[in-house]
Amino acid sequence: MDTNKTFRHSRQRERILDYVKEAKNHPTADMIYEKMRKEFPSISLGTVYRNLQMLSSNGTIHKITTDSGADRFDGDIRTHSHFRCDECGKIYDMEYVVSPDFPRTEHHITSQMINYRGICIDCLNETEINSNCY
Amino acid sequence: MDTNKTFRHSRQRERILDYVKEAKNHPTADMIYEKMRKEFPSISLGTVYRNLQMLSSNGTIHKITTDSGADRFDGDIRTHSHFRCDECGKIYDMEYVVSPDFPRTEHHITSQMINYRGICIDCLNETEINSNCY
DNA sequence: ATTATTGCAAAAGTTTTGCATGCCG
DNA sequence: CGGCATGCAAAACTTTTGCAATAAT
Repeated sequence: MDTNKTFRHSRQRERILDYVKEAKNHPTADMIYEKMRKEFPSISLGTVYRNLQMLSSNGTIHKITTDSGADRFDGDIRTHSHFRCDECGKIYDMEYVVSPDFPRTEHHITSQMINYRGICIDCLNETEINSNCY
Repeated sequence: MDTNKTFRHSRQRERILDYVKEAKNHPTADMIYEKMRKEFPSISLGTVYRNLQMLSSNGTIHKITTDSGADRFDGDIRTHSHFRCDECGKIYDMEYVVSPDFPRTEHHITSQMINYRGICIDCLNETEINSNCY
């Protein structure tokens, strides 16, 4: 097969990658777009999506698919888990705790992902405050 | 609070639930819609979405959010894992293998989900056939 | 009778894509 | 130059929603 394609450098992609790597909040494509507009006022959303697509499909960053709304991106590609709050939707990084056992299967497993859900500490505190109001 | 709402029976919802329960292929909303049209020629996609939303938010079925494309629905709510093929996108049920350890966290974890990814047996076989063609 | 549910259609939100232009190697 | 990447805009796709009509209790 000869589908090789040489990748060129682009300032936009470089900065998108920088930002995803340094961001702590697992930003959506749109959040990244808004951030990039400050540096490249004429950057297009399409460019952001194309670069995020490229970066995540070659494993440089991770795409996090959530239950609701837009996908999020994570520059931390070390193995870790995510916790998603069912109340506010925020995503937190979690320590990776897993047994080394893989299920018996005929498929070829290349990666494993553990996701937790529940109520985050902030929402827990808010609920407490509200129930004290009675 | 008095946000109680009595649920009424509807033939559409009943059949949607039946189908999701019996389907083996984790269908998308659109697949379910197409199936239902055979029974209810004038059913609307909105009705399908509304019922899937209701059924999954009260835990009768599960919504599976995948990396690409539309959400899928699973009528099997017993604890199990999913394997998603990176080649063809198919989703397979997997045995649930997990250590009982939860990560130490300040958040309140209510559920845990393990997802595997890789290449499924069918795609593995196809690749083999193709490489034999040389 | 009351009101949850439906069908229809429009809208909202996210992501992809065609095309001419610009830029990297 | 050759062709990858961009900006722009339109389109594709998934999901939600407003509203009047219908149907369940």
